[in-house]
Amino acid sequence: MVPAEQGGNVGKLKKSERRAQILLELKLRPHVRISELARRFNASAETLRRDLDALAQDGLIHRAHGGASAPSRGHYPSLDERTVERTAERERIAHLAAAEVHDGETLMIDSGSTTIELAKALAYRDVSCSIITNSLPVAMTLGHGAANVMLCPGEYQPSESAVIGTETLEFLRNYTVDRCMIGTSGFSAEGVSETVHGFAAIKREMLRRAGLRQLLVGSEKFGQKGLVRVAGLDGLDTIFVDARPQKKLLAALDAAGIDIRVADRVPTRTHSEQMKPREENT
Amino acid sequence: MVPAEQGGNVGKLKKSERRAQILLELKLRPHVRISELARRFNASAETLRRDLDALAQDGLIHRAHGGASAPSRGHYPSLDERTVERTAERERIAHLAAAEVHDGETLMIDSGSTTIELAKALAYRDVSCSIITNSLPVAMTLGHGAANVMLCPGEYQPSESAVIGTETLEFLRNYTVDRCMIGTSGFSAEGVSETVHGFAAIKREMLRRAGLRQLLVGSEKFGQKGLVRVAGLDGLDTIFVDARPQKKLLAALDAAGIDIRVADRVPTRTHSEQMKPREENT
DNA sequence: ATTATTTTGTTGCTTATCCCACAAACTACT
DNA sequence: AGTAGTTTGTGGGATAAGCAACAAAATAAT
Repeated sequence: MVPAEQGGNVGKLKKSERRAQILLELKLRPHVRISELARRFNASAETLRRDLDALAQDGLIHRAHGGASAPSRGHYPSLDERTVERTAERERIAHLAAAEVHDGETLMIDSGSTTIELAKALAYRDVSCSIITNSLPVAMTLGHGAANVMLCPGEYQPSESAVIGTETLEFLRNYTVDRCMIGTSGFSAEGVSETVHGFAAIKREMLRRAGLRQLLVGSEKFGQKGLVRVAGLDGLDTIFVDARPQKKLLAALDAAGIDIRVADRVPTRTHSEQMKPREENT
Repeated sequence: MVPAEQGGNVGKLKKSERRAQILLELKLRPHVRISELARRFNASAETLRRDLDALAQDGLIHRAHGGASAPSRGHYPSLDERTVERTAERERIAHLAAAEVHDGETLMIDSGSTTIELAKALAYRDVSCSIITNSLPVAMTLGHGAANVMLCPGEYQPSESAVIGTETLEFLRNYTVDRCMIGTSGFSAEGVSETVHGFAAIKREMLRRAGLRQLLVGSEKFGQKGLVRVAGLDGLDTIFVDARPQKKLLAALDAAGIDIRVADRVPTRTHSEQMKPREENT
């Protein structure tokens, strides 16, 4: 390639130097864009794209369309891919559940994408309650408002940005709350289940320490069975869902006397339905 | 109108509600993209574009191509304005201190902007040690690597994204570690001091539980005296600084037999060297 | 109810980014 | 050297984002 010399700029930087500079830049600025970096380093956009992808792989930056931004706090995993798709459902569930909470209550909230949405909904309402959680995102979301947040101790689990372990369980045993609101990865007629053992134990303990035992669960989890059993249906008081369960599960829920709260999709929209040519879902 | 609209209805949000949620989202995630927001709010991309532009106008977010990111490093807004300025110094101090830590060690790290830098430096080195901290950013930064992170319980303090309180202190008393590394807001010949009472108590307890008691402090803190006394100079073993203290403070440090480690400005390239091992596998 | 104002959605078009595969250039190693 | 492996650049088609102006609702005001 022609070593094009441009006004005072570097001819060619090695890969590592480029990437170090990118990281440095992101310490000062919240966001850089690819086109800008390509010009600065006198390299092609593809090269910079590869740089950003590599850095994002290592979790050093957060990739975005057209550029990248600093991972702000240690990255919030957002375990997504599909999480983005299901956000609308989770949001509806979360809002419905958040509406139940009154000022002055004490509650426990566990970790997971659904409960993070719950935390956002509560933060938005700015409810003045006391919350015990093992989820760092939940604590951070609620901590800025009127709520009083108590974080559990424990071993940090990056996959969910939460803490787990014996310290967590032991800590929870010191408290009793009005209500607990938890999520789950599996929900069937047999009850609540989890794929990760550590999280199952937390949920179980929270259920034990709470007066009202409430579950937030998306309909995509119906029928799913995780590795570890958390609780049977008789261990629950309320479930918040985005769609009514099918008959078999529904029958089991009724038999257990569980209050089913469905977050409806369209409460006051008669016209919007017909004008949704592109985005039919949500 | 729309009084009881709160619960479970995400059908249509008003402008202000949308924008509040966007800000909330950016507390957790470094970057949001327009297409994603449009889907979530069931609104057109244009609307969201207008939202982001408006928020950016107010300086509440940082606009980017295709989305927006949180402004500055601000999500740990905390600390203060000067945090951005002093980043380079803190980074040097942090790298110097991080180089001291070996695999298998146990250490306590407290909260603050300097110790977050320390956590980043340790994360780069990927040291395999056990860490106890009350800082959420520190936990999240180190949690993804080889380190084993134990988070303290306590009341969440949004100003520093850390936990404090009696639960924290009580928890710390159960542990003994090889080394503790803490920051401070004030450092003078009389010792270490803090402006916030809760944080002072944490630091004091950590110093008590550690074999090696090490302080990371920028030269801008020299001579500063906070409200609450944390420890005298005789309570410290090592200080990591970015510049040699003046004679009066220096004399006091010598008298106390404190090891002074100065992070020189010149030996840069630390950044590129730190990243080298990481890029082998790209 | 009827305006006025604000807010949102849509259309058409331009531009930028993405992604993939392959070729060119560079580096390291025997 | 020469070769193998890496790193970078280029091209083209697909996709997403930007922009501007106007139309359609929704909201507020009279």
